[in-house]
Amino acid sequence: MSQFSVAARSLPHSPHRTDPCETCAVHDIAACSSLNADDRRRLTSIISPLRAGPHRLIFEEGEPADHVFTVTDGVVKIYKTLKDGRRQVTGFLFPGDFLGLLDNNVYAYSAETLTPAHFCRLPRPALEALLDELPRLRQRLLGMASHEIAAAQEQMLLLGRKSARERVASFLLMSSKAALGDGRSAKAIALPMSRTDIADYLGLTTETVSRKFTQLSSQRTIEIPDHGHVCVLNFPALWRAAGAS
Amino acid sequence: MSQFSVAARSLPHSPHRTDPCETCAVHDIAACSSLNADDRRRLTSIISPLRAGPHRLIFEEGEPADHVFTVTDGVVKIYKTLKDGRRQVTGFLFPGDFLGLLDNNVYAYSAETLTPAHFCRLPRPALEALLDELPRLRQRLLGMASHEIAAAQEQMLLLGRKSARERVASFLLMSSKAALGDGRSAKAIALPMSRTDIADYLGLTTETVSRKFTQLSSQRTIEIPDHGHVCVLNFPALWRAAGAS
DNA sequence: CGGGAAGTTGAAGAGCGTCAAAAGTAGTGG
DNA sequence: CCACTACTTTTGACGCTCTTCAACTTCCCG
Repeated sequence: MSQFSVAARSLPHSPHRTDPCETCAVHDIAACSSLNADDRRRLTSIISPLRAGPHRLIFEEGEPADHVFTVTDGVVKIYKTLKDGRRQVTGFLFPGDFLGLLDNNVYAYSAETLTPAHFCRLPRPALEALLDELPRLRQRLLGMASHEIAAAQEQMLLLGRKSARERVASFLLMSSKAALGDGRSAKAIALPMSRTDIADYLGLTTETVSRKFTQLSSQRTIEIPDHGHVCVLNFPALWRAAGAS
Repeated sequence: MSQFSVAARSLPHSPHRTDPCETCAVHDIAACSSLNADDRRRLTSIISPLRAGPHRLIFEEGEPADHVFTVTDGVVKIYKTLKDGRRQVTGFLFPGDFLGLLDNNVYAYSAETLTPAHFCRLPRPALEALLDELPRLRQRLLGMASHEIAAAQEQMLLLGRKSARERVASFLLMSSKAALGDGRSAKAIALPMSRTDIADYLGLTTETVSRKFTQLSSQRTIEIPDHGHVCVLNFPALWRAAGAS
């Protein structure tokens, strides 16, 4: 329900392996894992791996969308901007998440790596062809899209109706859930994104985010060992602060 | 791109006709319109029409989602609420729009009619079965979901980063586009929803919405003949007020 | 180390929310 | 047809949350 990214997450990601398809969103859908050797070879001939350092633009809002991507390693943010530079981060993407699902022929948002990242890249025409041949792939994508819509609506509730304190607490709970999905403790939250990114995700300013972090910390609800990590000390208090739906 | 509802819109709606399938979202996808007599009869035996007066709850967030719906006539709002009553309208749905697309077995939002409305109702198991048999139906739904995600992200940008004035102007432009889709003039906007609904959609209060309406009106950007209608007098000014992306 | 970016803290101000009341609108029944 | 009532919308005054602007501190990476 309240998933972390606005883009579709395929699965709690497992540690990266050698075969690029192993961590690919396409992997765990039977349509792909059940491919015969021929189809599999054909697929690997179509996809191309993409590696990018941290803070690299993968594609930009408005440019022709000729590829779709799956994150296989690293963390990515997707965002939209207004002419004057105001920015809204619409999601943080983790391994297994899918980018490029959109309705016409241009990207609806920009995508930028936060950490060094690996992608599985697929030309859009190839995806279309693949979808026609592999009904289970389309089924899977529809499920992911459906899940993403629910997450987007949850985010709208946050942006439209929650206070700064509630937004930050909700964000920490989402991050905590993501940590659980990665097999780590829910208490230890890794935050690979900057305070500015968090602010742009929550519709706040960095100053406000910082103040609310400090506030939660001084109330001993959380602890902040360093800028990239948060420990939850008191989950019930954090739930209350988030104003659970 | 900036579509009006967060749910998927299938087509600009045409005046309602006698055959319920004519205005159904399922109608205009070849998969359905190309059905043979047998399949068609089977479909009509599965779907059931639903009529509801104005301001009726169709389903509520959290309850078991045993049906999906298509709006065939009227206007519907979908929304999420917090425990204390704060509400976020996530979309206004018009004929052709689809409700009930979600990831697990409960509705992710509530749905309520604004006007008297007609629905085409389909049990979820039946939908699943149908999707397996009609690949083009799934293709169509994926396209609708994809479009909906783009709209949701646009709304996040509005909620997270736009001023009250920009939100109201953006809302009027969306409504204007919807009017065009209905074959009416872009200048004459019908607003079947209350100021409270608009406020809950824009993350504002009714007072603020009212003030911004008045402001735009006194600047001769719009005219407000009555509570349910708005005329655009100056589109360039409205675009500027919306702070075009 | 040292310089620059990122994050935190403080003070002041703006925009929107809240509360309250008036005006307008719609529905009902005499 | 009008009057009465209840609700929605508008308008006004005030207060609060979050933003803005600025200074200071911490972190990071050469």
